[in-house]
Amino acid sequence: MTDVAVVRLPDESRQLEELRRRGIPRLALVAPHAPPFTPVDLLEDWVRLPAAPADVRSRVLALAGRADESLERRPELTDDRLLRYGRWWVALAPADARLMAPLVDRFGSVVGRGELAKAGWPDGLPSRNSLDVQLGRLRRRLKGSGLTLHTVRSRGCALAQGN
Amino acid sequence: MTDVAVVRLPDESRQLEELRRRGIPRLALVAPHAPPFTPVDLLEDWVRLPAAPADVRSRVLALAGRADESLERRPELTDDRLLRYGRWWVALAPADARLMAPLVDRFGSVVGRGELAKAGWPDGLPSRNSLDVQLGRLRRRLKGSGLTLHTVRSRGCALAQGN
DNA sequence: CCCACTGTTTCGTGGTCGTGAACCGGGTGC
DNA sequence: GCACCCGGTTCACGACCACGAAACAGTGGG
Repeated sequence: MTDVAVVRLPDESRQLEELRRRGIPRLALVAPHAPPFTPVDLLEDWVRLPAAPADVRSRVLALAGRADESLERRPELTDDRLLRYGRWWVALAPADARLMAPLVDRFGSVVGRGELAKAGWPDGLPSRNSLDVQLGRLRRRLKGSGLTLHTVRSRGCALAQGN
Repeated sequence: MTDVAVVRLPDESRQLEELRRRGIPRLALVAPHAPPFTPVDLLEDWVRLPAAPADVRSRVLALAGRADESLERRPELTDDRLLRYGRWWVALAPADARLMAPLVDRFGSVVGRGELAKAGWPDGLPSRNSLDVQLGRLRRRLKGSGLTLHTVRSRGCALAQGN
């Protein structure tokens, strides 16, 4: 089961930022006289101190459960070139859609550059680095989606969840 | 904004059941010595008593926000050419209504230009780009509705929520 | 008669995609 | 330690084309 981070506020707000950036589920323990907390997403919760250990444990478990659910989300690419991921979506350009197809198909694992080239340009790459350029453009499109296109040096690319 | 119900546990667990059944967002105020609470869905939260009013208010607001987000509204097009979306509405011109029909029908996914043309002008397009012009007028009518007519280049259009 | 509706044209703009080049970090051989 | 290269990233440019907006005109209903 996914780990949940616990931070004390307002002391550890730096760490909170970091956890948010990395998409890790987190529980804030808010000091007695600090202002109420406002979660920024569904992977965040808070309790007012002092809190019973059982209460904290309960919230941590709830967060872990939520995180596991959200991990099961998979992107989907329709033949109208709509890429959906949760409630987020974009319309992909034709080239981007062809490239994205095998990546979505094998979501979370590595797709070789050769295979990507084949998918994007069935009759040969037009130029030496057109694949890289196109991958760059694809990456830009995924901004704010919760999806990331990771590169595995000399192996290929992998589409995965994360920012 | 959506209303949030507040119940006291364990006293009012009957009411809690009812609220869950009806899908209303709810905050449980849990008595000091009652066991920790486990939310059953995302429209549920809890706080241990005694709790500061500000804390309760903060959680109620968070729940209301979540409820609004998760609210999935669909537009509706009546026979007398009224397009409704939530509490917003417009009267559409005949041509706009014919165009809008398939878009509303397949809300959130792409409708091909061919299909749109067929819907708007059953016996052939009067001119090369009259479809584009009409789509433009339609867009203008949707201003401020919370609906947007997105174009998927060389595929068609998709009606979706957003501004 | 006026005004909403709709067809038509023209022109602008913004997305798409190939291409060349600069850049950069890590690894390798000397 | 140093130069070098390899794999990858990013930029800017330009051609092409689908689409969008504005402006104008004809028409028909209230």
